[in-house]
Amino acid sequence: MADGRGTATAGGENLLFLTDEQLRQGIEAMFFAYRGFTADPDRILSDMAYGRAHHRAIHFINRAPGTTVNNLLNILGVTKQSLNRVLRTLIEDGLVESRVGKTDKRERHLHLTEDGRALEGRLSDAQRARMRAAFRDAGPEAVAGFRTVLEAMMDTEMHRTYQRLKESGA
Amino acid sequence: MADGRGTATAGGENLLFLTDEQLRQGIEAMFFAYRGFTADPDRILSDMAYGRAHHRAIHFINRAPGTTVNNLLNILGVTKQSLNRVLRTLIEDGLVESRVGKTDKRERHLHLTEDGRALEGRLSDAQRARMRAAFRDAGPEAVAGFRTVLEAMMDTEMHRTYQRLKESGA
DNA sequence: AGTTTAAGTCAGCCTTGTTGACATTCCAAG
DNA sequence: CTTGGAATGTCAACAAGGCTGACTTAAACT
Repeated sequence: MADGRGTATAGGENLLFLTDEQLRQGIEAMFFAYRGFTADPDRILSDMAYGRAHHRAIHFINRAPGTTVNNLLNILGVTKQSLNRVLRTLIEDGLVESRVGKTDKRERHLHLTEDGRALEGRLSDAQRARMRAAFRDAGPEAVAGFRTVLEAMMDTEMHRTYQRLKESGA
Repeated sequence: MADGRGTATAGGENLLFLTDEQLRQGIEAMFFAYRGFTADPDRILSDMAYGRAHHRAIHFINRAPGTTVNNLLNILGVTKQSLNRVLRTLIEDGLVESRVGKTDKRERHLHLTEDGRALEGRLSDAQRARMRAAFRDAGPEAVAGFRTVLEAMMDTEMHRTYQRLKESGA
């Protein structure tokens, strides 16, 4: 452990950017940036009886309308009991509609209602505004690098899920 | 809301990377990457009676040994009751030491003990290993872009805190 | 002397995660 | 046709880690 400063020039490559200190700074940047990333939606949600879990559910239902509960479970990576609690309140409050599957009636297909889309819009607008500002300030090359590093940070399973999502929304 | 696809070429610049779809993909990448980012430490901590909150406290005490409770409070952005619960268990378990301030005896200065540094090492090693792999895969230019975007995503207050941290660890 | 600040503590609440047990419904294979 | 398994939902209980509010102690500042 604590592999010192000497990670550089392993194999002739310039790996000076992989010093302990650089990595720790990356870790901290990730921590603070994620806080900024969630701050605006969190503020909106704190007024209602909702939290970040509701936001995530709403986001992915909006992205893939008609998705099944099981699919959502895999994307979000939580237990069905945890998701169900969130989903139930959203359905009760009329933001999400759960339709019994046509071919497979065990499945429930999830859709946002008019009200659900309205809330999704508010949350999404806030989050995209911050993302847009950050992207604009940083410039296209930085954004490309940002995406590359983030994708490298996911494990293969997660990465596949992300790629599928990207293609479906393209 | 839903400003369509036409965000491009505003003012002659190439702003094609600011379409709704690109922004949504950035949001999703951030969501998945943060999961990857915390996965390894979470796994280590789940074996003990600790969680992510303990990790954060340990991380920042290690980064700024002798820091005060108040300072830590500002960095972490939680209430003192919340931090205190975490800090108390860490002190009880002998991972963190709380020393009364010399000039101002109201203050408590926080340090990691031998055991505390050992746990910090385990957590940090795991997290840095993933960060290192991601950085290596992505390359130096991508890493620079990654950092630029993350910093732009913080608000000014957070950004100042982060810059102070970076300087102290340089 | 009085006020403010740093830290800690108690009590209670909420969200969101977890396990485990169990019911229902329905498809599909034997 | 029956039975096994998959998808979904539900109940109960619990823990982590946020939060607010009220309050104490000690030290420092004015």
